[in-house]
Amino acid sequence: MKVNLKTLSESLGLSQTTVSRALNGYSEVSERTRQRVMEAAERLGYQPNSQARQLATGRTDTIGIVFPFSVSTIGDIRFGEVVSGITERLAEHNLDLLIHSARPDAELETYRRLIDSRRVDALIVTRTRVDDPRIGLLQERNYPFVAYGRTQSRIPYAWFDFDNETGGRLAAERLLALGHRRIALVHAPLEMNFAMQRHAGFVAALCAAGIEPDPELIVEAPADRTGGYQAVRKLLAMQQPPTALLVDNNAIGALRALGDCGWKPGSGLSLIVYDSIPFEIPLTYKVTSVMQPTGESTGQALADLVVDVLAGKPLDQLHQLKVPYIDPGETDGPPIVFG
Amino acid sequence: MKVNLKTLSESLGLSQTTVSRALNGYSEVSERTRQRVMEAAERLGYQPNSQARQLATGRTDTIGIVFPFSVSTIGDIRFGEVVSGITERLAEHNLDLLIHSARPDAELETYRRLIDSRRVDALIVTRTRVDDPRIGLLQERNYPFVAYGRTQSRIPYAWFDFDNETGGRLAAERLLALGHRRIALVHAPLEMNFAMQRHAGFVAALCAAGIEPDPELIVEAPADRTGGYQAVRKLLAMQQPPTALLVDNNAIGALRALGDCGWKPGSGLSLIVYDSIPFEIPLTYKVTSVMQPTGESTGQALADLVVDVLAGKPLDQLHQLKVPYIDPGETDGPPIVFG
DNA sequence: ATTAATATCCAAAGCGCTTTGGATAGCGTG
DNA sequence: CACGCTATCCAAAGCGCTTTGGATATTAAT
Repeated sequence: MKVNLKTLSESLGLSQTTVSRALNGYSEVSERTRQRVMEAAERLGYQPNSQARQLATGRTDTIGIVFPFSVSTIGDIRFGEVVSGITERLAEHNLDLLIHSARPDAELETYRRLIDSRRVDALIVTRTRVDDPRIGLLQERNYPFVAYGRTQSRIPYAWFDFDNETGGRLAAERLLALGHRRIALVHAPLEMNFAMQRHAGFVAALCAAGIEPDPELIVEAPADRTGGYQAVRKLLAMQQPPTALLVDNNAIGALRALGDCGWKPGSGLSLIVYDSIPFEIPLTYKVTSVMQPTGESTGQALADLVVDVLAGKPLDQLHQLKVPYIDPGETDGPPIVFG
Repeated sequence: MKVNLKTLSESLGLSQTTVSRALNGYSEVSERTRQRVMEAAERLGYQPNSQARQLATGRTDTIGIVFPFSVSTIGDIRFGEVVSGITERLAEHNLDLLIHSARPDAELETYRRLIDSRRVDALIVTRTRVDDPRIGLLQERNYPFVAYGRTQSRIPYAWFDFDNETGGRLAAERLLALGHRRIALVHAPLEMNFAMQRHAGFVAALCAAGIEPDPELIVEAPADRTGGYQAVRKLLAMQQPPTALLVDNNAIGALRALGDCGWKPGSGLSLIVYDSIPFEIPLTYKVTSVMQPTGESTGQALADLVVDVLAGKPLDQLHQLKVPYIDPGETDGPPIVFG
């Protein structure tokens, strides 16, 4: 019942070589024969066995991505969009996406296995850390990959990233220009690349303005659901709370905390958040935010980079740095001076 | 440099057969030899080529899921969680998830290709429709699959679904018990299974109460971002608006529309929505909703079903029907009588 | 007409694994 | 000592495709 290359070629009275070539568009086959072959393949519903082809060619036409257990979606309401963007763009190149799940404590070993088993042609590395051993592993094995976020590495590699340092700086400069001096920062753990970069930009802007960053006002929020919420509650409970606040992550938890404390735009505390507020979240006011294109376009960019890497383009040219900008809203203004 | 079964067995002075058996835990190899083999494999970093193994065994250890282009995330803020749940649970069985993207207009052809190319061992079919040709195709080809949502089919198959009919009925009954007579329903297109079922339950409850469902009050909202919003606006703009409203989908758009019209809980219109409001959405009141376990637990249930299907369990026993219940909030109450 | 080039096709050798169908050796039984 | 059993191992045959290295027929060049 099932038709493979052998039965197909026999039914045509041709060799497997010729049929294979005809179907794969080689030139060493006459046009007439090719038509016959194509027609027969269509009629019999022939579909090459991909395992056999993969074994013969060494390609899998599959790109891999590793999701760590359980942390995959947290704090990342839009990660689904990124995946969606990746798959769509990959599909244009007849590539699939393989999702591999890893226990967070065995992440590196998982990468090693995935590489050695040859299940995928390339990998997309997400959630890069400042010093990321996965990058080193992949480079050492000479394995094609694209990083979603830069890390420290002398050897060039393909990456997509946001200019988080500029983002942190822009937000701080805006608040400084409004007259704020006590500016707080709620940031994700600094082992995360983006958090470190935003933090650096924020601190740099303060220093450039001659302000010594107050450690009390720079708080780390765990990358879980309540992290942002609790960090903001803590800041608001201070004896001398900040007059302005930059939230580099988990804006939703922060907004909720502010709301629970009766905060409203213009009521004293200026707020800038990183990333746009997802459409799904109804707010009666517009939040001033550090904007960067995220979601599906990010996924598409990643997919494009993967395709370029596989095409053998020079790695030191495969960089995409998206520069954020401030999208003004109603949540920031000059500090309110009491007395 | 790269070590395969041949080099490994040669370095051990054993046949490929024996090495293969030792590694795969067969009994026909002495314990001493097995130890030697395992040790050498570990030391040399041997990792079987998965393509070769797949070709030889006919298994791929991969489960497939098809994402239609662009519609994938719309109206489904939680779909990422489902995928996350699937991959995690599959990983426990050493299975991966392959995401394949399809143009919506060529969905069936995409399934056919995916089946015939043998890329995956089984498929998870999502967004089932009332009469879904994909189910028929898979059954015809005798291909293992699990449906996320039931459809019409005489032949048994594995599925996971919510009891949407009960959900629609429960919501309507609650509103009826509160004294409402003009109850509106905003529903997704009825070709979607869940929409049809919720609709049926809703209508049945009304009829049972002796109320003729008013076609004016039953409006279809397209499954896009603004569908729910516009449907609710339309209802609120009626000369004689409903006193109660059930939203079967896209609660967020509906809430936004209500908010834009100055609606507040207790202000005259009762509201029940389907599904819980995502944690990320800050609301100052609790919405009465038809609850059902969604997100990661759904993904895990789907993965479990896949594993059972592959294990050959009888399909007519592989059903999971989750019954929803009403989670009371502050958004419904008796109708307000004027005059 | 002869030779060289070209077009067209094919047999067979992999790709790296699993698995079938023996082969060999050790061992207790009668 | 012959026999049957079990334990242990191996050679070789696939799995279904691509690709190498010819072979043969056809056409162009001399």
